[in-house]
Amino acid sequence: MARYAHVPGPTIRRLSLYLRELEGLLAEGRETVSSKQLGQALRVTDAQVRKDLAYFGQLGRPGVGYPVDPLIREVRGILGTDRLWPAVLVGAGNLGRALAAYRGFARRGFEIVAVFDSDPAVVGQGLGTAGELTVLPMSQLPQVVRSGDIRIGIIAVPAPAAQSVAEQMLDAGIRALLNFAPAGLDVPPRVPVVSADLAIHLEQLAFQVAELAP
Amino acid sequence: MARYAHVPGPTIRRLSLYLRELEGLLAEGRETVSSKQLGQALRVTDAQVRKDLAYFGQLGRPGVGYPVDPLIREVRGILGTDRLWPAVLVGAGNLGRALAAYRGFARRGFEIVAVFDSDPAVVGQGLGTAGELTVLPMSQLPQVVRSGDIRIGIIAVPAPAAQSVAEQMLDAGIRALLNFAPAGLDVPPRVPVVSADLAIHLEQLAFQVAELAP
DNA sequence: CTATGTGAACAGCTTCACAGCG
DNA sequence: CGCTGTGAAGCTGTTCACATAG
Repeated sequence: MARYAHVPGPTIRRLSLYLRELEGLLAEGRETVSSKQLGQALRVTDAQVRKDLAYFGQLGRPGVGYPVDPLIREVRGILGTDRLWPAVLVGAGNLGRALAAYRGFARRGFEIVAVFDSDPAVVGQGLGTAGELTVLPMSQLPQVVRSGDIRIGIIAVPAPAAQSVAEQMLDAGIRALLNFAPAGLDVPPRVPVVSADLAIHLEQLAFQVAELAP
Repeated sequence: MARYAHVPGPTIRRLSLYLRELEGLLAEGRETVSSKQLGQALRVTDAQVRKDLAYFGQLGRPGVGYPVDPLIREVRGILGTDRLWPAVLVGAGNLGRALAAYRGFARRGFEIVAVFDSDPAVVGQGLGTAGELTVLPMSQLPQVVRSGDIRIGIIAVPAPAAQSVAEQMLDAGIRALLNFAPAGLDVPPRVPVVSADLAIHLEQLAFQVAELAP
């Protein structure tokens, strides 16, 4: 496909932030928003906002601004979150259990439909917001992925297990990985991987704090 | 301070990834590594690795490569993770509890020393890897931050509460924020904020999956 | 008068290519 | 000869400034 191959990566990343802000504005009942207002909320210039949105067509009206609700629909369509994405999660430790119970995913168009773990001691446990998920053994991964046509896999296992889990997921038919393990994954270049190493976020913060005047 | 004001932002972000990879190499007993090897692990060019590291001095040896252990020390010093950073966490929900128990933070130089929540029902609960933390009421935040000289605050509350929690943290003396809430924070420009919205990671993945051939 | 869309100028980051060290 | 460090070139992304629409 590559519908938006010419769009800068940073623009795509900001799109998620615009969407989050727009949803807040919608909840407040706002009907339009200007590039200046959106920019202030995200700490980017108004010109940046206009350039970003202009990649996808003439979305605003001069003198008026951008219509909030139609723009939300447009951005969701671009990001692909105008539909529900089922996902599988591997790792039922502390982080995995928190992710399985996190309501924020469903609100944004993602649903964890199954959780797996290699530890027999946790297989069979109830998980999720209200215990609606049961931890399954790894052996059932391929069957669940195939029968549910699931493309997204979430890795929430300790670092040493991450590479092996990634390979098992790809073998099972998963196409893209969200990796919470603090380890790089060696996967074929065409497999999208987003890394969400929690400690790396903190390191970046530590750097910025160290740069401040004492 | 601004010791490294001239260093590109992307370089600083990659520094964390180099460090993670180097720690893996150290565990394997490797003594040196070339820019080519490091680059392959992170999917960047060897020239990029050399440029990144050269911002901080002559860290490698021609014909040999970079010495793993000294380079780790150097990068930790740059990022500021050569010491232990105490941090406070607000929000003892699913995510907050998982973060409080996450061992990965301590391994990378961060320690959650106190957890706060505004809900009286959870105040007093035991938390952490082994129940060593007790959830405190918000009223104790300023005293704990001041007496512990704590600079980093972690926000793990629902979106509507995030802005208010951020303000309470800054009032209490916190200097930098790691924000897990799916909401932007309106804080003074000099306050470093790193956002770790879990759903945004998934949106970025959804976009990449939608770009793949079906 | 307000606010978009956009070519042109600018800034920042990455890659190239090679001198020079071990 | 392998591999770093680094100017120069090339490319990508951001900001400017203004014509144009409401």
